[in-house]
Amino acid sequence: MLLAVGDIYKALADPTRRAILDELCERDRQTLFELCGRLAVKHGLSSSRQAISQHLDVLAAAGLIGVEREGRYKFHTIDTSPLRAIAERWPPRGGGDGP
Amino acid sequence: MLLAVGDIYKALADPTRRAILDELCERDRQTLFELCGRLAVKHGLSSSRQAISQHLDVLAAAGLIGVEREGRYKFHTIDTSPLRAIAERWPPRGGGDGP
DNA sequence: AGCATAGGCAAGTAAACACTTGCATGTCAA
DNA sequence: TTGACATGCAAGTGTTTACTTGCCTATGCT
Repeated sequence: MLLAVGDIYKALADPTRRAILDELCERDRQTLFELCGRLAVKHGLSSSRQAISQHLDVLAAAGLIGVEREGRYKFHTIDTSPLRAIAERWPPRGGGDGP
Repeated sequence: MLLAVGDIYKALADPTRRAILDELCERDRQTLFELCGRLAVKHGLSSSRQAISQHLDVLAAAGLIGVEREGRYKFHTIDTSPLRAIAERWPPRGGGDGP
């Protein structure tokens, strides 16, 4: 099974995708239409449904969101665990991590 | 003076730039020519000098590397502190970070 | 069944990006 | 000063990427 990790770095490169993650941080488990509405109102975005849908695909391929189907609804939940790899790849220099 | 924070997310989106950060993590304070050589040998990259130079500009604009001029040499040092903003923007979910 | 809602697929377009090419500037040693 | 070394600048090219457009499938309600 090829997991196709995608690329969390490329996924984070787009400001619209970062706004999606922001919104899911505030209110997790949203549908595509919910996200469209809330992104438009609260984040000032004017992206179409298809644009958001494609962004969600990229975020899911990167493992940053999970999808859960229920009937005709599809809920999206954020998953921040892949972000740890970033801080671990380039750890803080200077040794001590405490004050 | 306009600091032009750049975009750390866009800066991290390119695999060559990530390799540059990897290399600077191993050996900090390298010149452009040093980086070209070590990236080619140790990371299997075949990027031209100009390509690396442009990548260094992007990384510097994002605040991920610092530059220090000495005579005709220009040394590059890594700065991982902007990476903290990523983990802080989307903190781990589940509330407590302890058991 | 009939219709509205929620979402999916795929081709096409315009802008952003990485990279090249060619020449110019500045520093150091002889 | 001459020449070699280290880097800078800028226009041009090909690919990637975000977005649109148009149509299609599936679920749920009456």
